[in-house]
Amino acid sequence: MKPKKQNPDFLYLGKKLLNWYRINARNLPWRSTRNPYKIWISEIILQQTQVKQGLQHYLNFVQRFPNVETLANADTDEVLLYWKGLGYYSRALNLHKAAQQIITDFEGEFPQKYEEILKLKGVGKYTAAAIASICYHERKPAIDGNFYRVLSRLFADDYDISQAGAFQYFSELALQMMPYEACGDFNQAIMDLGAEVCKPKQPLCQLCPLAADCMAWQTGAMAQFPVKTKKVKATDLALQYYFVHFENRFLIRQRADDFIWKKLYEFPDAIPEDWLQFRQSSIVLKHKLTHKNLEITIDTIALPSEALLETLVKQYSYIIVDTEASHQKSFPKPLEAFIQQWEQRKNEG
DNA sequence: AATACGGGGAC
DNA sequence: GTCCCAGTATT
Repeated sequence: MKPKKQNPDFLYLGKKLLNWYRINARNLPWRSTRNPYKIWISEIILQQTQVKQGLQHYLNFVQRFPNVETLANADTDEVLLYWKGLGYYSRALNLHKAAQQIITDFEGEFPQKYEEILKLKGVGKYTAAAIASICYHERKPAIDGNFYRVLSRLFADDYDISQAGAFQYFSELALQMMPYEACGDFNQAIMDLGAEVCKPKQPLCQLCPLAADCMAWQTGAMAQFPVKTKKVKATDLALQYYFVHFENRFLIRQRADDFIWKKLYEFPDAIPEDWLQFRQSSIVLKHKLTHKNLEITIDTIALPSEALLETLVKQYSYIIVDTEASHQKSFPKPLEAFIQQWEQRKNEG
């Protein structure tokens, strides 16, 4: 059931949560600033990514790209290098584009209203609300997985969060609770509560400031919320690569931006047939992505001369790198691991 | 409305 | 193995 007008009891819940946050807020680097650029970077990094995983990437990223201008002027490859290992690489590409968008469309000044922030590449309703509320005190609930979980449990609400209307539904619910001041803190309070107390599994209800008000807690039904019916299944995908090297130099190429591992580097998938005589070894790697089970075959080709390496560069527009230069490129996780092992074996003899 | 898009962590 | 994470873009 959807609350139709402002409910004072709901507002009281919001204040209670805010008071809890004043004491229990996590000490995170992006909490000590209202610089919209840094808040933006943190929000993009933390999309579908836990704080523990994204924290070091955030620190490295804002140190190398401290403001919109440095990011806008950077090479895409370097932006991707700082994103290496984070996943969902379109986030990095969109971040780069959006920085240039701010230069060209917003005169270099970070947009200050929800509707304007929403125009940035890679910024959706959640992120725009987070930035607008934290940096500019706009009263917009930042509806994410934490909101769905906390609110559905608090009201024992079985609205299916995988339905299209869930965002709007929980936005209206959140607006009932959201204080008229400190909107950004309220959004962050829900995030902290969801991350540290109202966790997906084994929530710590005895620590929760809203336990006395929580309808799920009253019946011990925390595990039943939120309701999510959508199911995802992984599909199989086979990839075939040739690791072609002469001594410590090898061939790579850059992927397209319309499939997995957008704009990351990989090995060749085609070589002249007569090079197969130089095959040293062949290995199969199993690698699981969220929606794909990968089977990666890598044939190692040890060329007898440097000249042969050069011929393929012209023929296929591959790139030659040595081990040191390869560290300046962003590779998918399994290929990164392969290169590391190869390096290690080479150094051992 | 449905699907694609990574990698890590908890259980 | 399963599920989730400070979601967005595309179709």
